[in-house]
Amino acid sequence: MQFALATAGLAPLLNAGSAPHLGPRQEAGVGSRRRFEADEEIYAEGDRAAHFYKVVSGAVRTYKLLDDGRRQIAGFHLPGDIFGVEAGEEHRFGAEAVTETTLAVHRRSDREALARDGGALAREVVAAMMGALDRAQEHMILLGRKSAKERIASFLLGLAERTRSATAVELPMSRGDIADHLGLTVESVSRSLTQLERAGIIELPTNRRMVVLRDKATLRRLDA
Amino acid sequence: MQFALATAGLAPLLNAGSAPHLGPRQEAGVGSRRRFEADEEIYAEGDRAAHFYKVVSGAVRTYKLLDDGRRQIAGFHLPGDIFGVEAGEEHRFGAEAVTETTLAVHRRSDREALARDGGALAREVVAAMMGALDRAQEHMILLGRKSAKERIASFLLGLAERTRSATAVELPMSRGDIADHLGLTVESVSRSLTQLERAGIIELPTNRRMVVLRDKATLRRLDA
DNA sequence: CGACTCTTTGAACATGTTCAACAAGCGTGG
DNA sequence: CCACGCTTGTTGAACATGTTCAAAGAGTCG
Repeated sequence: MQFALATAGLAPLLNAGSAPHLGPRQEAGVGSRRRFEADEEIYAEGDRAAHFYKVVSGAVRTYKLLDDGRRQIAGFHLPGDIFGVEAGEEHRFGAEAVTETTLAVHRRSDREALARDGGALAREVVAAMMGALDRAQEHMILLGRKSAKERIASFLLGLAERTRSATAVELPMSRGDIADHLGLTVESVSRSLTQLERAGIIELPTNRRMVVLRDKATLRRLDA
Repeated sequence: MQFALATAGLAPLLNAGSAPHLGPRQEAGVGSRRRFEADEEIYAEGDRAAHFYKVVSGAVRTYKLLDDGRRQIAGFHLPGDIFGVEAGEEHRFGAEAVTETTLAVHRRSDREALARDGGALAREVVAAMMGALDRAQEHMILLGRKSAKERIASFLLGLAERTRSATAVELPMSRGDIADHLGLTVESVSRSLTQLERAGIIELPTNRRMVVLRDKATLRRLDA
């Protein structure tokens, strides 16, 4: 729904410009599959942006590093998400597989794939970029103005929503990844989670890559 | 240049989808002018996104508020910048004039204006969105990982670059606006500026809405 | 089982915030 | 033109949140 709206609203802006200038027929497919193991690099910051990707299974992080090693993870990409679409010629962020991951790889210039099914993929790509902008701006509020506990609450609720999981949320990423996404340290992430558990709001099974949201209402209240 | 690249790179993705479906001829113009006084609201968060805007003169801030009044300013828009383009049906952020400001207002659905000059405006709009994404993601690093002094250094350098001003940068916005953009408090902004001045890196004329960048090299080094 | 990594916990510390007061512009009006 | 009052900006001191440093516990995989 949101997807449809986004595309519909944007279409007049995007299409008034230049007419599609289709090149010769090229080999396409629905995008070749490629598998990456955990922590494997998909592309580096500054690489030529020859492809974009859709997550089939697994999880991906896009990030940027400062010279002294500080890292900011711009976002996590879960199955169904598209990432790696760039405005310019090169990737502005690096991308790595968080866990073992399968991607559908699309050549950026593959017009045939983009036009298939009335441009379903193209619309999906545009929607992905719009969504990325929305999420980036929403994340700015989190990073600029929210407390550690609020950040964690936001993060857990967002993840639950994205994975459509009622209460049990799987965390593909480490505490360190979460910290670098939320602008915190590992210790702060761990402490905040522990506090939420002590308050009975969440549950942390022995498998630490899982969280059970016991009390979403309170969690939502915690998220400013 | 960057503009051309951005548009060129994106075109294949954007145009493969649906053909432009031009409606009846409509009154267009290059966008009607509208004047706003300082702190006047241009649109509120949640308003229907019927128009988008280009700054002719002055400055605009786009922002979002949390329930308890905390504010995050997503960005400042200076002459030449386009803002207010949305993926969905409504504005996700509010917009206010920072100083007395003149805007060119474009009806979102005005295909004629968008197509004029071979779609120059349409390309500009797309580039604007791409640029917004870039800046939003870059800002995430600042908010997530940089210290107060680094944030101020980044901010001053960025402003100098955007206004193409060699050394003297005008600050249309208050310390409070800067704080809410950089995820700090007014006091921290003021202190950081004072420190930079004491270190001889910048100069703060008695007119506090001005900054002279005395030592850009050091400033760049301070910005991580 | 043992070595490794990841996570948690504790204690000292630091950066930036909060609270408070003062200073400095600026605009208004006498 | 100056006085007044308001807004904006600066400075100081106490404080708090989250960080840093250190170590121990837990899970995993060879």
